[in-house]
Amino acid sequence: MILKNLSIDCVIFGFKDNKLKVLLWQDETEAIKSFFTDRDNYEDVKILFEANPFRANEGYWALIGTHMPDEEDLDEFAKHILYQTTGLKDLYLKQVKTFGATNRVPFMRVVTTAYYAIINPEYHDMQQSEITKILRWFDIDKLPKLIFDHEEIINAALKKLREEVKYHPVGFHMLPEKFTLTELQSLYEVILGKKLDTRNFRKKIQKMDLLTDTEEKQTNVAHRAAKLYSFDIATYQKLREEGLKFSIQ
Amino acid sequence: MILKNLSIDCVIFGFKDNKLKVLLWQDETEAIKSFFTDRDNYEDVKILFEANPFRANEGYWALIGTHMPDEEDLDEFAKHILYQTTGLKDLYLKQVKTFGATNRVPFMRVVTTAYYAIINPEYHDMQQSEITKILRWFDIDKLPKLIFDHEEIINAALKKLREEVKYHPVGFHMLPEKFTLTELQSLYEVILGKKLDTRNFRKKIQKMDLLTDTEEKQTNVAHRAAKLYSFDIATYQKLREEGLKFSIQ
DNA sequence: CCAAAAGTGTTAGACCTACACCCATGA
DNA sequence: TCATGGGTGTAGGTCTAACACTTTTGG
Repeated sequence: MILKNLSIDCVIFGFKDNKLKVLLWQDETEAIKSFFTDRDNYEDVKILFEANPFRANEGYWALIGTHMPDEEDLDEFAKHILYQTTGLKDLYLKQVKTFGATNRVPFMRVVTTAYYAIINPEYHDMQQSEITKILRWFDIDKLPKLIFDHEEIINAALKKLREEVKYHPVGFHMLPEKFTLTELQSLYEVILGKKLDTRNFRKKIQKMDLLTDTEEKQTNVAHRAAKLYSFDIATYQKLREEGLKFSIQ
Repeated sequence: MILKNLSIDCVIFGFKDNKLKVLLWQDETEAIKSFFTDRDNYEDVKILFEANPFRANEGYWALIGTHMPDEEDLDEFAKHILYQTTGLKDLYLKQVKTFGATNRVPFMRVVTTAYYAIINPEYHDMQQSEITKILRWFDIDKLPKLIFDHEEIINAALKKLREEVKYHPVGFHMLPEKFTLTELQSLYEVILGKKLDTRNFRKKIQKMDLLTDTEEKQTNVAHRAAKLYSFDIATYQKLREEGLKFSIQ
């Protein structure tokens, strides 16, 4: 059974080429098949999907999401969708809010719960399924035309991410296992949308006791090689829960 | 039409007798009648309500809420519910999050979007309707038995309120028009659940430029009469949006 | 004049901002 | 040896936390 009036949409953020990106798709009936199990009535979902007048229009992109099955937990189903599209488990995933304007979907009543996720685009296995053919990363400031209120949802998620990043560490999920302080700083700059002072940034980060020096350095760079760091997972988890004592902004 | 699988629940906070309170009810079929209009099928709601096995049990209380009508905006309907129960418009209202565990309502699938509101219990007209007979304020730390996951919802709302109060002013909605600094401090202490230093608190508040000295004082108090202040609405709105430059904690 | 709450200032330490130069590397 | 980005320290100002006594009022 499918809950006709309730859907999930995921805003997937990634950091690539020094830019903040969002993963979008042009939905295709076959693609969502993998989200559902036998006990869900896939025919129902298909009918709902095909009723969407924007599907036919090449120019429109959408957040990754679909209608809720009756027998799935809301949070779990969001995780499941992310696993099916990116191949990643254990990712950073938070509810943004629920959008329930009466006319947000023109041809029927659908209330959608939005989630945002943070992933490292390098890690996710874009080759793993059918779905990947219709996925594309977009710069956060160069979004294509989006269906329904998906632009509003992305903006709400971005706002939430910006709030979050000031008081809680998030880089872990967007960066490779070993990274330089400059990469970490770029990530913050890109999320917050402004330049940070290098010396002050480094002082703040180091005071957190969050980074482990891997004793390695960059290789093959045409300048002084930067040290590579990794996150101390225990401290990372602790700070995620407790929040930073100060803010990065 | 009623959306069977989607409901709204409101956590209404108030500040009374120097304590943080939550407004709860023991739902009664007649009471929710006022939430709906003719175009909603009230019989459907009634059936859904009467299917709740906790209704019969005197000991259980609930958050104020009901199923969503098809043709109402989610946020607007939350406002409407609050107006019908408290007689207040223009109150402080925010979405907490959406709860969607499969088994949260044992006998059917209902996903609920929770809101929290902040009101001044003195102002709301508890006499105004049938509903008020079944409403009661409970101390936040002496909650009765609650149906479903309503205790979890209250805890999530409280957590959100505590986060909010650190960086944004909220007192406006909980206090009378004119209030003393001590009352404001008690409000913060009660929300945050800890004592604050009087001198430091006053310094912080005064630096915000948020309060107007009404040039009045308490009367008939058996001790030095405190000055009465009111909020500067323009500054209040500005700080609500921008947030405080520092935190109260 | 007593009880009760209102109201007020200072200091030491932590953190924040702003700012400019030398270092290591590969080409 | 040059171009490129990596890496570092200090000083002045601001915020924070801790702390105790005097003032005003009504009874």
